[in-house]
Amino acid sequence: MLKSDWTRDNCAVGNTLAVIGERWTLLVLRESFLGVRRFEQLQRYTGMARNILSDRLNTLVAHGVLERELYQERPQRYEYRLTDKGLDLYPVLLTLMDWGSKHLAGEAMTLQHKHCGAVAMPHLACPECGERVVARDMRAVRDEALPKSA
Amino acid sequence: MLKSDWTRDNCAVGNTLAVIGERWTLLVLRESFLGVRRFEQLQRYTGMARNILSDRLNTLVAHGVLERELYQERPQRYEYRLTDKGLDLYPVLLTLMDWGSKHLAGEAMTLQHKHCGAVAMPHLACPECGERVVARDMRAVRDEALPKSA
DNA sequence: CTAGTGGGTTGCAAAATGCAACTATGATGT
DNA sequence: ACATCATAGTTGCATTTTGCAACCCACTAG
Repeated sequence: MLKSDWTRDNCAVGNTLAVIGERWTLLVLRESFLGVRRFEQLQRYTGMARNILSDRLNTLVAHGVLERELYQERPQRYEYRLTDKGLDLYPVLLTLMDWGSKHLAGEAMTLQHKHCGAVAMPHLACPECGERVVARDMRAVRDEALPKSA
Repeated sequence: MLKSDWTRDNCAVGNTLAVIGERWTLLVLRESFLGVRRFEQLQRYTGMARNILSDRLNTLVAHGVLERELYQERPQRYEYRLTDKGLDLYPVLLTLMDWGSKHLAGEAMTLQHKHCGAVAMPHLACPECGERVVARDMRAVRDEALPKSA
């Protein structure tokens, strides 16, 4: 079997990138995860052009990743905050950060697991055995090749 | 403390995106992880323009994510394969795929953990307690705020 | 001698981005 | 009353990136 047989046109990676893969978008989301919610701050911290920021925010809101929320009447002002769908992008940002801090000497934040108190960077793990997983540990399988009950 | 105090200019996320955040680059890497190594195939499966593919491959090779390897003399032909550094991007691709299959109805591949045989999608886990981790489970801490021995 | 394959490069048109200025609504200071 | 500041954008135009088709080069096959 050629692994390249996976369908490209309905690929989950491609579809995701269509939503968050444009230039600047992931930097906007980085700021969102850091708690930044307002236009001016987003613009300042990312250094991006205001019109582009405006465009990206509209796209993210349209896709339900961020939501606009009124935080002040008179004059009406909105802020942008992550939806649950947006919060689910945390693993993407975290793995990007982890790679950068390992291979590019950029700085990763220090993170603490609220539940157990451990100060550590989460990693990918197999949900069954709990073992840490890297690329070579996983195999792509075709659904038809699986036993029916599995 | 404002979480937005984290430094932006040496941010691991930003640095990573500078390497793999350009348009098309992550689709090239998707193909690489699927085992595609040659220019023509990469071009066909991604649907991108040949000059852009050429540019992206050069960038990825320059950053040590892919390496060019001679697979045929006369005429000399090279293929592009993931380095260890590139293989470490697996979590990024996997989390992108996972989000897409959950929120966008795109199709995720079926994966099997070679070691335990489980057919399952890996997820983020705390390295200490092994518990599954989502965004709200983690807290950003400043290094100075940590006890010295921890 | 002609066509085909793999891996590109080149030139030009189209699209995306960067930048500065401008708008809109109100608050605040004098 | 008037000028200034703050937030959140929009607009127009210059600069960069992309997309596309055609071309190049080294060889192989017929």
